[in-house]
Amino acid sequence: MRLSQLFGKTQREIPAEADTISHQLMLRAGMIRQLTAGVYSYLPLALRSLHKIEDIIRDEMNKAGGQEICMPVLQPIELWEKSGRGASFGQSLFRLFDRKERELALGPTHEEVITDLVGRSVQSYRDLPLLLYQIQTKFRDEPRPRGGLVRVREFVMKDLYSFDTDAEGLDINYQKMIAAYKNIFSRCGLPVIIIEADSGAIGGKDSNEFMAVSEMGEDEIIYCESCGKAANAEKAQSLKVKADNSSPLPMEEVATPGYKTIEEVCRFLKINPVNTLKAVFYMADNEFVFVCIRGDVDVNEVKLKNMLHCVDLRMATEQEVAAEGIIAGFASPIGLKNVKIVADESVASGTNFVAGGNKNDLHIKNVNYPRDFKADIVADIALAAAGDGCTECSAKLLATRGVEVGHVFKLGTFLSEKMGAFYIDANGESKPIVMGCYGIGVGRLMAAIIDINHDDKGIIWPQNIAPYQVYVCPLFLEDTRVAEKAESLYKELENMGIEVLYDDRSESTGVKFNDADLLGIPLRITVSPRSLEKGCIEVKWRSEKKAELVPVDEAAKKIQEMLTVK
RNA sequence: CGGGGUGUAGCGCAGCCAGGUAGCGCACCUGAAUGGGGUUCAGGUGGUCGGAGGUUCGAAUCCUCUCACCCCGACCA
Repeated sequence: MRLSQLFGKTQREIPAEADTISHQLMLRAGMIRQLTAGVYSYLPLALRSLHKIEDIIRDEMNKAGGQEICMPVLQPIELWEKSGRGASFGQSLFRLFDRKERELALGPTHEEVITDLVGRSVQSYRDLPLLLYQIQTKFRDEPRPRGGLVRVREFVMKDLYSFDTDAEGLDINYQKMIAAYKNIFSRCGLPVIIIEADSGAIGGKDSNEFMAVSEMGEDEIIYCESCGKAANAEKAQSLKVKADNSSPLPMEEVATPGYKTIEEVCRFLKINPVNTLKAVFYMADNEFVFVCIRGDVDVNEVKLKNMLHCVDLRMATEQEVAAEGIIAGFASPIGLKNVKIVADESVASGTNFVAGGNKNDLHIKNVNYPRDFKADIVADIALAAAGDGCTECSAKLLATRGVEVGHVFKLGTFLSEKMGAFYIDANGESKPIVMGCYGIGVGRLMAAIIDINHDDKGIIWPQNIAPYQVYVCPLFLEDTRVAEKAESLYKELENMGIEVLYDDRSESTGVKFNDADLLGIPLRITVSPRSLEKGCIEVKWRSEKKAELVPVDEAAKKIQEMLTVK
């Protein structure tokens, strides 16, 4: 490809809208262009890389026994009502009406469609196991798209769905997919860590995420260096510091004039947050919930939501709190009636806590659970934090951020039951198909790859997914020797089946080199009068500083060798 | 949805406070010189000033409404 003909120009200045590296580089390299919030056009360079990523994914999916299919983006809303997940996707589901006023959704994912499809096709255990996948555009009306391709509303995703007769079969396929994913990310030049995850709106039991560790990541990862355990902060468990455990004393009122927050109360009473209980108020599907948790620990809303089995969870407003007769700032679970109380396990982790007095300017000392109040539910709803102890080995946990590039779920049978996907087993009994689903965000993956593989000059493509392998860069094109040699080398390499980007522009040396660095093509070939004098051309890896002189006659062969070996 | 910010040429920005013929840099076009890391000079093309309404002799500028985009939060496979 001649650079002068390539659609998509490089830009020197960073568009103001981009503040993550991958977004900036993709815009500057002329790879993508935003149409509206979270919706992008992919220009040739980006599309070439995307296709390469897709081909790697395809290859690994096929090797694992997957069969590729294509499913509708337009999906009748009834399908979502049937699975019950329309509600959990909520506002994120793009909805539209056809001319007959029938409601449709733009598919945010394809579990419903495929379960319906497979349910109609599969009849016998002999038809299972079955692995089907698709690489397609999906739509989600995200509240806030961000980070360029990291979170968008229209995006290409690979989803594989596994169908088994039983949990053992699912386990096998689950492990098979994890192995395939490791291959995929490694072939893409992206180091990932596998962490435990919450399964969210998708539902299901076991769930793991593949995270690219990166500052631009939206997810917080809590991990243990000593034993290797790692989990999404939404899911992570941890050992909290020990609270006071002296023998329980009688409750005692204490005046705390105007001291409402945990810090204020602690400073005033000269105690530690670990020895306090705090109250947080939520509305769970319009039911008021009083959450009680130790003062030094924060509520993990994902855990809380899962525990309450609710669709919508939000903090209660001041009015809603007041309507329950609760005095914010001095709230107490003691003596509360007709309110659902959820306590974190941490409330039972010590004795003689300071809690609210449910009257203005009053707190109560020596509060003990369950002596002084009862909770409807006691569970782990605590947010794990860096510095907490690992539940496996007690070492101090660390935190980092990551981009979720892949996510695998054991769905089990809840979808197949709802959607009516059953098979007949060897005994002639009808049973629900056991499902798993395995996703990779392709565009986001490309962004993560760029984020990991760049320097201050630009992208450094891993060879496998680079849009082109070789950048032929003639200097001083007016020199006919240069022009002829560059041109012939370009054609020769192309004839050898090598993907070449040929910078045929009459730009200055600096411009060309800087664009070459920005675009990040792995191998740069410089053709110049200086090296031609010596009968050579220069070959340089994007990832390395030094160039190598190669005799002109051997150039093409040598380049081919370099590309093969690397 | 709450908070903050920004909309002026393909990109980055100034002009707005104090109303008076729309500017600068990059990019693009023409020409010349130069040229191994965004070189220089000269000339040139390109703008519904996000949109609508209002005030005014006159609005990028003041007022009202509105839309879009970005950031933080909420939310989110």
